Amino acid sequence: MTSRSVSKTVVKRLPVYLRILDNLIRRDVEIVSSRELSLESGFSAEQIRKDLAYFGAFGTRGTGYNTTFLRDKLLKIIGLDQKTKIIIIGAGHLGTALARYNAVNNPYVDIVAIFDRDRRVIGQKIEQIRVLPFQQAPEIIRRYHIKVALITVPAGSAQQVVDEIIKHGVTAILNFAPAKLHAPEGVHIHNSDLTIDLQSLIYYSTAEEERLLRLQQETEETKSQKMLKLE
Amino acid sequence: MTSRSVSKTVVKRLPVYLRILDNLIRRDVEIVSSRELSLESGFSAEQIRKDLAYFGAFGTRGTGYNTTFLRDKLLKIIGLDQKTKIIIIGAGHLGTALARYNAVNNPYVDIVAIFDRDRRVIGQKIEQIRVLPFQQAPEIIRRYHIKVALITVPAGSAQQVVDEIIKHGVTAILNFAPAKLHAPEGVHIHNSDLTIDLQSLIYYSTAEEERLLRLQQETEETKSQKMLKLE
DNA sequence: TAGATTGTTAATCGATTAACAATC
DNA sequence: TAGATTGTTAATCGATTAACAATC
Repeated sequence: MTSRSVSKTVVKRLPVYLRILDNLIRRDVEIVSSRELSLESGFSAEQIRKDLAYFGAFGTRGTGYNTTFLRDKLLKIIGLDQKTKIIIIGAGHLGTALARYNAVNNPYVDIVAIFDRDRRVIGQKIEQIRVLPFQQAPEIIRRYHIKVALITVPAGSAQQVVDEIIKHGVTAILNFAPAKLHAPEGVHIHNSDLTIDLQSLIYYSTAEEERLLRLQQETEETKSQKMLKLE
Repeated sequence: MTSRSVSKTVVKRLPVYLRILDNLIRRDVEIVSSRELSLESGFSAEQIRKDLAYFGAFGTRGTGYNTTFLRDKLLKIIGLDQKTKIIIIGAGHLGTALARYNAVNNPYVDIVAIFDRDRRVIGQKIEQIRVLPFQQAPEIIRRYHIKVALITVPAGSAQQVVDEIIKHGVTAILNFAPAKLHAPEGVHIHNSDLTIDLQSLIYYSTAEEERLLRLQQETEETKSQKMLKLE
């Protein structure tokens, strides 16, 4: 039953279940078992049942889950049963790509505006969405009760942007800037750092033996360097 | 000491340490303690020391870590001590944004080519990088010994693309397509799903009480629907 | 030497998996 | 009813934190 606060790892899996259900419904599948959801998602059937159990009992023993029923429940759980108004800050390549992608493919969000400081992009429209000067962000946030923002500005200005938008009511931020951002209690910042993803991927592209070899290489010379630096 | 295989959670933190060290070195800071790294990264000092200990003993007791020494070690550990050749598959908005961003800001990778199936983009150049027809991918992968690929194609064609590039030697994939991809043992697929990130963020923008209210709402009507569907 | 901070082992915490009773 | 699958508790596993000896 309902639970005290559910862990982040659980919350990150919910949208995965949602997507699978959307696909099943599109294919007119009406019932799905946790085992089938497991095959589609890669998460274990036990884990899926446990995740769902945090929010209620949505299945039928012996049968499985009704796809549309569970989908609707997940929409309510995640908060997608009504369109979420969001803003994007930073109209560079990534901000523009995110705006275009979500405007076209994401029926659950409504991008109210994109903000930038560069005069050359202000006034443009990206898929019908206005590019506005960043000074107008406070006003728009308040007028539309914006709670969610995507940040695609350079690392250097990200903290400043975050401070400003939080002041006016934003409580959830998806940060694409390669920087650790600080925010008061109750504001959620999720970092999506493509550079870090890419670098940790590169780790796996290097074979273990090669890594060890490299690490042992040069140890002597860098060690003497280190000594120099320390004193 | 060196360890058997290090967990994913550890590997994901290494690039964070690297970035902090890069910043410190730029500011001419020569020594850093695990406590200072903790403040910059948000990870605990104990965790940082433990993470590094998987690969060796890089610090000096009583003093801390030499920034350039540790940075160089991390470069070797991650595999960034020589430029990694990568390819991007999909020259849409996201693929283009990623290409531009990394070409300009990421000194550790070398984007050899971008592939697409759309004739209108083939032949173009994005920041000096060629956009080539996807059929040429196998040849390029083999010629340049490409191990790492970024995939920004639509969900429907992602699996097909993955199967093809794996055949020719790619072992690490950063997948931006909203789909679960299957790959044989030894091939690493990391999913960066912006829709899922955004949806789990939206979860946190909704207050707990509101969520419970929504979940209880309509329970009766949808319950009868469910019954109908089941029989 | 005294103070500081690493490297590492032991204790705790949380998340996943196994198991099974409930029940359709 | 028999077979199937959920919901949930108990057992296991892994990751984080605490503690401290080693040592600069």
